[in-house]
Amino acid sequence: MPVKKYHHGDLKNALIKAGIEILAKEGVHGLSLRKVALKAGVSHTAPYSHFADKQSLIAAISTEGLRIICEHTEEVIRRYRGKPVRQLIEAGWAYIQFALSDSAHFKVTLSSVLEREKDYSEYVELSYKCFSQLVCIVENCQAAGLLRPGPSDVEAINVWSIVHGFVSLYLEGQFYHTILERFTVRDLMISSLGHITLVDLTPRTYARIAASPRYALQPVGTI
Amino acid sequence: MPVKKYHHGDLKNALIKAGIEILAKEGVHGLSLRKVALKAGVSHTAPYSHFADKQSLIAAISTEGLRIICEHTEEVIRRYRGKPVRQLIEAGWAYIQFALSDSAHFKVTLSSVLEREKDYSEYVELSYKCFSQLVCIVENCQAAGLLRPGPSDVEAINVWSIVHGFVSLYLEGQFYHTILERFTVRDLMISSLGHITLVDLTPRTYARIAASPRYALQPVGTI
DNA sequence: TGTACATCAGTGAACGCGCGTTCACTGATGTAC
DNA sequence: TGTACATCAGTGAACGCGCGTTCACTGATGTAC
Repeated sequence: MPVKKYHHGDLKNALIKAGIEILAKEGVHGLSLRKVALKAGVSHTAPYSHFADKQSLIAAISTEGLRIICEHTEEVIRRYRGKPVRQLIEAGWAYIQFALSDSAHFKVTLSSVLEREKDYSEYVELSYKCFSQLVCIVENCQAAGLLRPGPSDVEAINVWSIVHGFVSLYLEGQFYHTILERFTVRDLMISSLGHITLVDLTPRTYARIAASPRYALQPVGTI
Repeated sequence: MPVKKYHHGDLKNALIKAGIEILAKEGVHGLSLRKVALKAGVSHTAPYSHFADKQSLIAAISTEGLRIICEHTEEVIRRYRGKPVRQLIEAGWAYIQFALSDSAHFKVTLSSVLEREKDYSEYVELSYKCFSQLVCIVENCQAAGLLRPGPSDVEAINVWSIVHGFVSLYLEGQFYHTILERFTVRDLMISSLGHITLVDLTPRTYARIAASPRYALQPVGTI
């Protein structure tokens, strides 16, 4: 156990880590500079030696979120080389898993908690890199004839919209229990992405969903 | 011009309206009970005669947001009766227009600013009604053979995910200028929904998009 | 190797701010008789 | 029609809170000589 020293040694990273932990425990609203400093074991003004203001810390936390997404995607691309639709599905799944396991961190990273994001070059670069990875997967799929042709950046937006919208609505509690009782989140995601691909590479999953009856919704107005 | 009276007459609705206006001007962060009361021209404690606490006012504002979405969708369903894919596209477009024209109100309505939403029955009922409207459109499309068969509630989730994800990413500034320079938001949305439908009812729009070259992205890592 | 000094990470007191909420109250309204 | 009274919408002072940020400072570190 290290003795507490006047100089921390790696306070900047410790503050980012503390911030992510606070997000996990208390959500976006619980994130304050003072709590972050307390959690890192320093006085509440110490962060100002490493960050100009609160937004700068948020920028660092967001950048770390993008880094996580980037690394997961890179790993997926490497592991499923030559299987472009699988890359698409697993990259989407990695995105969703990050969102579900660390939802407040995900929200900070992608829901404009960070203002003036253009001012933070590392954030901008990583966000560009993430998008390029997705474009790359999309182009692989198109080259194999498994995805609609067309400008790959537009198709990448479409893929991203589906996965992002899906997990956002899920996190916001907009999915009815009648759906979640019948299907796993992964099956639902694959069903979504099934709209995008030109061939069905997951016939069993989709057959399972297609065969299931719709849960009887009550008529509107009689609730 | 009405003389200022001790009793307001319709303060509850005036507060909701004031809240929506503050959202439009100052965003989600600017919304406070005190500002809402000030804007409505009453003392800062007057809201407590009509709302138990801040969350209750937020619930009322969110409910109003759902009502707007519901009414727009109803109008679209009525106007395009017998043209199910058109219903799908225009309902999506109405959703996006609300999100773009009143983005903070949209965020409050659909991004879990409201906690414990299940406690507010009117919110729950309207959110159920909105979803049922979408399911209804989806079933019309399926019946006409224009949408993949399968449980209509699952397909409704897929449609909603695409439109919601699309507009969320747009609002969060995640679309690159290289895309927005080439296409209108409406064309991009139609391109997204084009993945969902089994026939292309908007050949001209899609042809316009498909014919456009991808803007040359710089290779990852050389930015 | 030792000393002087610049650098700067971290401290702790203090600031002003806007906020949600409470409380005892006041003034208008409407209804029972 | 007039009077007494209950109701309750709206008031204004006050509360405590956590927050971001500033400032003059202190203590450790490393480097030039």
